[in-house]
Amino acid sequence: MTDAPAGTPAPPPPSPWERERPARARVAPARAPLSRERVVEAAFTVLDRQGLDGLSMRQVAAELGVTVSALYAHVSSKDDLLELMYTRLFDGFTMPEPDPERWREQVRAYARSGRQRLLSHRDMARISMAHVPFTAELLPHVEALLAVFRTAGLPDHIAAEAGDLISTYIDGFVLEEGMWRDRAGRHGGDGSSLARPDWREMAEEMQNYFASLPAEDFPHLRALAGLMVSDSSDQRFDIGLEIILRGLASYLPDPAACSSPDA
Amino acid sequence: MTDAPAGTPAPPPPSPWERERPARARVAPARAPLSRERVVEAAFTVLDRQGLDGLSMRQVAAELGVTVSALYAHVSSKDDLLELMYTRLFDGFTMPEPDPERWREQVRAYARSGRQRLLSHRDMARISMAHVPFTAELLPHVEALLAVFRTAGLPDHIAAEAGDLISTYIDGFVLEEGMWRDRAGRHGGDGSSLARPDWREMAEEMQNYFASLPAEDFPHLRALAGLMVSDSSDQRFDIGLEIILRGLASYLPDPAACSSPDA
DNA sequence: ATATCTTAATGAACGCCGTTCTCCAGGTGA
DNA sequence: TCACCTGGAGAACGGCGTTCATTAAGATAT
Repeated sequence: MTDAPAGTPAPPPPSPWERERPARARVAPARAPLSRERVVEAAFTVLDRQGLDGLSMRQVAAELGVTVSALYAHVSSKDDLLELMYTRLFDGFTMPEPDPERWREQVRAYARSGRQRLLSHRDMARISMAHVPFTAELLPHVEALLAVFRTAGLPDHIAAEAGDLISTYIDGFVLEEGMWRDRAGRHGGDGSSLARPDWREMAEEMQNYFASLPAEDFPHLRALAGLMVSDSSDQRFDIGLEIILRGLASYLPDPAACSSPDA
Repeated sequence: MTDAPAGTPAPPPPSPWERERPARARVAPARAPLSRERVVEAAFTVLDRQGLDGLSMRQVAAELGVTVSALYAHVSSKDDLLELMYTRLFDGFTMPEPDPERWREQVRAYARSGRQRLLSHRDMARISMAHVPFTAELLPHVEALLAVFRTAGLPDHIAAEAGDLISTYIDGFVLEEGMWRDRAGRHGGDGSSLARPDWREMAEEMQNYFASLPAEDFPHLRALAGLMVSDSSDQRFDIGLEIILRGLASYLPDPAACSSPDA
């Protein structure tokens, strides 16, 4: 991970009498050209280790074995860095040629892969939620998604909203996933435990809590608690996605598409 | 002592996964100028004036003419304060008795009033997005929404997702609204100008930008740019909402409900 | 009336944060 | 050789959330 001073144990602090000789000469050989890419990369490392709230310019600099001011030569601000990270999300993201016959599958694939990308880095949904994909680099992706909707035959005012709708759904779903995960993580362990927090125990506790609610006041919550807890996130994601897809399909001339399971 | 806002139904005991709020914050008996309520109120004042990024404990204290540390007698942390503000969103929020015949109108009304509440304070959607309504005080509201879906006849696994889906939609839509508003505000004025930023000019500029895109690369974006910009936010909100409602309706036994306009 | 207890509020402090500024070592080209 | 450039260091500024010892002021008990 920390490949800057590879393997070398932490050097002792320089004694005051040798302050004439700055330790910098030893530490900084010409072998480390800093770059925007390296900064972004280090930012992802810090993000995954400490979460968005622990992602500071100082931590990124430390990850690179560099002072914080050095970062500002390659990144104009922290917001700029976050935007670079957001843009990085879409790298290699390609949409197939729009096929009116398979638009549902195409949108499903887009949404699922979008969710996977958000899940690939901690707190990534929070970063994504704070940005709008209408930058120059990201417009082609928006275009590709709109192409699928319009080619499928959706009316323009529906297609215009559909992109926002499913993007919001993806971000919002993963955001919520992350909040539950964090809560479960804080709940049982000291944080330094194994990667997977006691998710199972958490689910059980939720089940118990819902079951403990007064039956006359919360009949529906009690009835659905099992589904909300026990279903896998992937299942729940697909269900919500399917609701949206059916809603979109209802605007197509072909009425049969409306309620076909199609999954 | 715990003078919860009157009228709300008795909240269930606190769930195990919500952050424990140490009861350290006690209500002063008689002659206390400062109170939890006043702190939250001042926080809203600061929020509306300076936005979420400018909402600091120090600013809230200054608003009250008090030192920062005084706040911590009534609020256990900034997160606690934000959660109180989030909960405040739902004050007086009531759902009518579920009517299977009118479930669409009921959900529409819920969503629209939810959006209005989010719009009533600057950056409120950002706060809402960061919270889950599964605290003791808020569970009744979740129950009421689920009741509408279940009473309407939706299958359980659909109803269980539907609540999350429309809540996420509301939050996400208003969040995006706010981001555009902020962008427009930063764009034209020095910030000290009139309340309404040059929204019109911004829309025009976006129109021009989209129109300037190469036609062969962005045909769909160019075709839909007018709709995305010129339509009022209220219209766009209703369109997305309708997509979701239709998707939900497709799971009802009655197939006629699927594509009925119903608006 | 005096001493004690309680409690709201203070003010200083700690350790972070993003950002900016000055300065210097080392390499480059003339 | 010397001036120039550049990438990074280091210190500093103001602001942040939070904690803690202390004070002032009322209430209570003696």
